[in-house]
Amino acid sequence: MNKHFRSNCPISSALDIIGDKWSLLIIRDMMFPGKKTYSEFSNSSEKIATNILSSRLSMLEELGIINKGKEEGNKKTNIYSLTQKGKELLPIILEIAQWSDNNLNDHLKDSAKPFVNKFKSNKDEFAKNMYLFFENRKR
Amino acid sequence: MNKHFRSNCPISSALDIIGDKWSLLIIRDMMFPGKKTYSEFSNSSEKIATNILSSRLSMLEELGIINKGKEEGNKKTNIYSLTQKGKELLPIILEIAQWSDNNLNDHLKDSAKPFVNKFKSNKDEFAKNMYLFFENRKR
DNA sequence: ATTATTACTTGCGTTTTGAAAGTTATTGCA
DNA sequence: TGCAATAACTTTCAAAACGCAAGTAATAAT
Repeated sequence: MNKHFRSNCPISSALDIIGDKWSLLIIRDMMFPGKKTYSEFSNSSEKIATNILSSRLSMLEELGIINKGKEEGNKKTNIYSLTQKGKELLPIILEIAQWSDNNLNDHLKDSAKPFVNKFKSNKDEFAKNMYLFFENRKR
Repeated sequence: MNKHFRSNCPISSALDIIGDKWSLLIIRDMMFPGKKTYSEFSNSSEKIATNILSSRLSMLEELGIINKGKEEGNKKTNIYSLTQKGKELLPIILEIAQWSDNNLNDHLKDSAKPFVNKFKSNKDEFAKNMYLFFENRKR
């Protein structure tokens, strides 16, 4: 149990990594709108500060949740992508979305509803399809 | 969309509430070992500072995730309990535990493994049984 | 009556966050 | 070829949150 982790509890240890207000939002943006560059993350509707974005991206990379690379022919733009470890955060994010849909209903946008309802109706299949979608998304 | 929330995204809004290193740990302690008093929370293996604990408990109460009450015959000890909204955080916590079990395996304690495996084998039934357990836990 | 317990609150130094501006290296365009 | 725009940061600095230690008030136990 190294210095990152408060205890050897699975829940506590996960929260040591993703237990903040920004990490899962970056991952959400990678999963659903398929964002992959610094400036795309920077333009999220939650307006993350650039220094925080920068530190979160390095942290997530260091922890093996995302990869950082380039596309050939472009030396400027960094391409961030989810590792397997990162992709497996999907069920957590989906359960969070469902909880919000059930419990914070008053102020949420409606456009997420069909999405959440589909997830509710068959969670396993929905997740499986999302994983396929991740694989087939054009780069 | 009031001042608490950065956007009207379900995931972002949930993280505005539970997106920190402590809230879900308090809720974990209420769910699994069935903790219900200030001093019990204070003794968790992650050693939360008393001022943080105090502020999280009021925040969670204000947000309708926990209730604060007394038991008859004891004017000293406050009893905290999960509301329905709070209990429904269970699936999120279970998915977090599963993710850790799959991805942080190296440093976790083994005692959680049978628990996580049981969840993996049939998530819906496992969650349903946990909800029943919450109801029947002696006070 | 005294001590212990419970649930805090306060003070204060440290760390993290957040807004804004600045920097460096490409890249697109005239 | 030169210049503006873009991408990805880094720096600065004030404000907020955190975390440790100590203190307090009410109740309960001895």
